[in-house]
Amino acid sequence: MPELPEVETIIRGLRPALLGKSILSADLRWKRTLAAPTPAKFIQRIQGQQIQEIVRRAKFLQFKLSTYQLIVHLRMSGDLFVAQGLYPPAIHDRLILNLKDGMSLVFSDPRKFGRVWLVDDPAQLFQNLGPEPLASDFSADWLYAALQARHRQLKPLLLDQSFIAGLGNIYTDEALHLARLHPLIRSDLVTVEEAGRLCMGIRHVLEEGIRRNGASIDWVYRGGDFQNHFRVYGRQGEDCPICGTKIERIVVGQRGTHFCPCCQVITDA
DNA sequence: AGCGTCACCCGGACGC
DNA sequence: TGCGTCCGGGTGACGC
Repeated sequence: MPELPEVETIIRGLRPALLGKSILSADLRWKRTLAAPTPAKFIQRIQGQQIQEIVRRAKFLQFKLSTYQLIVHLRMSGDLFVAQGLYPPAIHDRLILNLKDGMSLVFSDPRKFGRVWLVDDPAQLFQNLGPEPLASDFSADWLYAALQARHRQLKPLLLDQSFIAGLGNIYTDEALHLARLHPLIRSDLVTVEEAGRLCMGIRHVLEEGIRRNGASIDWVYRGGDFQNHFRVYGRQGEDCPICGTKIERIVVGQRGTHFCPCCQVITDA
């Protein structure tokens, strides 16, 4: 499941192959993948658009074209790759953009959760996103104040994209373990010192994920190896790398949550 | 406001 | 082997 580091890694790979390339035609193979506009308008508008820049906002990929912007969210199982030469569509391909010079940009998505938009301006799509955890305005001071202003369980709050934009299930569990914070602690009970640890933990796991080219789990993204360095995610029953206590798995807000019951103690509730 | 639940999906794991 | 069932997970909608 592509989270922030995986999206960053995918963009890094796409950029050198795609910048400056023109889009000749689009093959929309699963209609619901396209969130906006209508298929007819999409096909017509994307023709002739040149890819000028590719950036990331939260977990969205943002392709800046001549006139429009192509926005892609990979959700659970989406993948985006470039194929050279004649490309035979595969079973899970949802959208294929045929480029100049015989290249194709393929959006593949077995579970059909991923979405694509072609818009004039993505501001509306991005309007509810919180700060980027790797940006300079994401500081311990900001985080402490933001946690104080809410009265929610820590983990669901961190997963809320309007609170911080880009954290997913894996990196949240990893960051909480690094910060030695229980996933169910109430956000307004987190101390200044703990908020500082959490800020560092979030940055650290994201940067480590990016450095390792993301994680390849659930067969989706290929190439990274961060999955071999998880401290708690998916390791229930195994020893905590810090204290040796068995990692536990609970369900929080419908999501598998992994933590060390010794390092991450809940003092208040 | 915050929480719980469901819907969207389907490959893979698991049980029989 | 093969079939049926359940799970997981990001996000948005909805109800309490």
